[in-house]
This record gives sequence, C-alpha cells and structure tokens, in this order.
Amino acid sequence: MKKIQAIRGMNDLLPDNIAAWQYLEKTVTETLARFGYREIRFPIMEQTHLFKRSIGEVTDIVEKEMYTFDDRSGESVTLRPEGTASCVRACEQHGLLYNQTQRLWYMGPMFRYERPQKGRYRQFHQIGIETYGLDGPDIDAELLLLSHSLFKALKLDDCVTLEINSLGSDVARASFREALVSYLSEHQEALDEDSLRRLGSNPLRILDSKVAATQALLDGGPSLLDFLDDESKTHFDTLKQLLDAVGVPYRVNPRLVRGLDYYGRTAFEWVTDKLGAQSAVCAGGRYDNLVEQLGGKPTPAVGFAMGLERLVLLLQAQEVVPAEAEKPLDVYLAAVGEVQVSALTLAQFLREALPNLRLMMHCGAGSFKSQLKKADKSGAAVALILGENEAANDCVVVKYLREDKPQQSLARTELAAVLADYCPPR
RNA sequence: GUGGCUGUAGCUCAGUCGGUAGAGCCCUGGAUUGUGAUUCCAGUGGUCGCGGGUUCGAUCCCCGUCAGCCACCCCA
Repeated sequence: MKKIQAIRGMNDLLPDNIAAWQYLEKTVTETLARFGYREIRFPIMEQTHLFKRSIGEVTDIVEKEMYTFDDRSGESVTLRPEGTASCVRACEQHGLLYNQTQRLWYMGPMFRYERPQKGRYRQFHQIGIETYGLDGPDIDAELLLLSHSLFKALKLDDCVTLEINSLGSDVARASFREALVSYLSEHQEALDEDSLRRLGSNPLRILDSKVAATQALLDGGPSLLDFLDDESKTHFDTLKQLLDAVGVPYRVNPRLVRGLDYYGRTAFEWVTDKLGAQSAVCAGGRYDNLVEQLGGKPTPAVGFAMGLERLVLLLQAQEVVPAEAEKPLDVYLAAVGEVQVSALTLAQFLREALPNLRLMMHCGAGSFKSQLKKADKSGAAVALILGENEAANDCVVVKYLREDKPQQSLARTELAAVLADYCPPR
C-alpha cells in the first residue's frame, strides 16, 4: 500500500517549530496594532477571473502556477496565489473604500504551483499590509517605516536591506519599455535565452536578470529613472527625503521591478543574503489602478507582503527567537497510584488559583521513576508529587527540578502561594 | 517545466566489491519496594522510498517512478 504523505511543497509545522512562528506572528501583529492597522480576513479561494484580471493574464503566476479547478457547480475557482486581489475585492464588496481610507493587514496561506526550494513552497504564508485612499509619498514612507520597525522588533534589521525604485506612471513606463526593447533588440546576440524570451513577453523583468552578461549589457541601455514623469519623480524624491528624515536606510535600485502587472510608481523590496537564492523577504509597492481595474472607483493604493517561511528561516539562522517563546511548563504533576480524582482536582484547583500557571498532569500508567523522568524532560521548574500517601494525608510534595533546594511536603492550601513564584506574568 | 545531488529504525547516519542489515540519539524496563538530569545493563523498533529488469540470489547493478534538498524559471 502506498504511504500517505503530504502534497508536495505543502509542509506540516511540527510543535518544535511553532515557537518561531508564534513569535513572528505576535511581534508583527503587535507592531501593526501600534501603527493603527486593522486586520481583515477573506477566503483562501476566489473566482478564477479575479486573479487573472488583477495579477495579469500573461504572468507566470496566472499562466502556470495557480491551483485552479472547477467546483461542483462548474465554476472555475482558484486557491489564492497572493492576497492583494482578494483584499481589494473584499473591501470593494463591502464598501470599505467608499469615501474613506483604510490601513489593513491579513495573514494566511497562499498557493502557487512551483518547484519547492529553500524558502519557497507550494503552500506558503504571507502577512500582507494594504492601504487605500492615500496617494502621497507620506503613506509610502509610513509603510517603509512600518516594515523597518518590524525588522527591528524581530532583531533582523542588521541582515536585511531596503531597495526602492519608482516604476513611474503607466505612460512613462510604456515609453521606457519601448526604449528598452529597442536597445536590447539591437543587441539580441548578447542576451541570454531567458532574457530573449522575456523581450517579447515582459521586457521589464530583464532588468533584474541574474545573468552577469545581461546586467553588463543593461549598463549601456536606458535607465528607468530618466523616463520618470514629473509627478512620479517628485513623489519619489519626496519619499526619499522622508526616509532620510526618519532614518530608514535604503538603496535606490533602478533595476528593481515587480512581477505583478498592477504595480506602478513606488516599488520596494527588503532583501537578505542569508537565504540562498531567495533574497526577497518583503516586497510591495503602489498599485493605484487596481481598484478601478476591478470595477471600483479610482482609489490610490500601496502595500506590501512578507513571506513568513523566509522570515522564520531568517529568525532561525540568526538565532533571535527568544527562549520564552518556547512556552515551557512551570509544573509537572506526577500522579502515582490510584489518585486520579485527587490529581485532577488538584490540577484544576491550581490552574484556577494561578491563571498564569502552566501545569501538566501525568496521565496513564508510569512508574514513579518514569514520571519524574517525564517531569524533567517537560522542562518544568517544579515537579509536584501526589502519591497515595499524599492523597491520604491531603498534602503534596514539591520537588524543585532546576535549583538546589530541598523538596518539601505542603498542605494543598499552602501550595498556591509557593507556586506563585514559578509562574511569572506572560 | 529544466538541471544537479540524495532516499537504510521515530531522528542523524554507517554498511554490504551482489549472499535479505548496524551505530548513536529517542523510547521502555532494570541496577535503586516512592525520587529526574550523569553512569551501567537489557529490550522494543526496518517489507533498506515504491515498481519493474538483470541474476541462482538485489538494500547494493540498470530502468522507471515518487519524495526530499539545492539551483534555474518565477516569486514573498
């Protein structure tokens, strides 16, 4: 019989790995709350055409990476490959963009059918941040300040760097594209195979090619920054001034482009060199046309997404997950002999008396010795010993597992006061 | 979709020039009738990823397939 296993590229997160995830989620969501951003949740599936219309029909995501299938009524549905399109749809559907601004975030799984590799999986997780109704460079700056704060809170700010660029208006970008295609077409013999293919499909993506010869060729070509329209240029210049003023370090990368069609003007990426070939841990930009494109009123928008698997890998590589994120036990209650009623009663009495207390009770068979072994392995600071003698005398033995201190036999009424020292506020 | 490397116990791995397997860790029990971490002893645990081929015989050689890792493409 064939072994049942998880679908390729879809991972189980086992208990030993959960601490890093919870630490990441908690740190990020607390920071978002400090900036006044509110959570929004939407389904992980949408009608297929939502993604086709927003991400772009000819992008790789739509052409070959979506989990798309017909539901039982014959409608084509798709597991979301990213969150922005769904977020816009949800806001638009519920009138959240009508004469008002929004600062929102969401968190959850995304799905792309790709070959798994380090930091890239078929089911992966993102935290997305989106703002609507704000078109100035101040909100761009706030988002970058927010992302910088996130990295500082996670103690990852020394291993990521911010790259920014402006993609200009649609018109500016179109004329740059034309110039780029014309320049590269004259030098086709110097282009690598992938770039040659992109020349026809998505020429801007040639800019961030990894091929050295292609990068060298681009040195002699047109630069996006020279094609910026005045409005985008002013917007970008102001953004840089704001970042300087608040002390967010950045590097202008004129070859930074985005893979999804809906981006224009401000584009940015936080990158690291600590994750192999996957350098981007956080990326986003402005998408002022998307709301209108999906049938809403013209609404400026800017946002970004962070890849949680990549951030967890970074956290683990940098060893910055604090020990308390592991949430160790405070107390392990060893129950030896026929004392189930007494043990359950005691355990619940203590949990109610000390709401912060983390207490696990031994269940099932187990010799005295093996129960103490388990108490030790559990990481608990204290073992409580409840045997038939104790149950008969209405007392409990407190044994200290992590400090040199003699064990003591206490009446149940004295226990809570003693254990209070072993359950710090969390 | 393409390429490279790798699949042996729950985990990390060794091994067999082709004669159906071993260590460490983990787990369980004991040395110590009710006292953990260090010791010492013993035990449980494997259809050697799966399918086919060659062979008297395959975990080992060959082919296919699936999975993992890494890279390309693409992307967070």
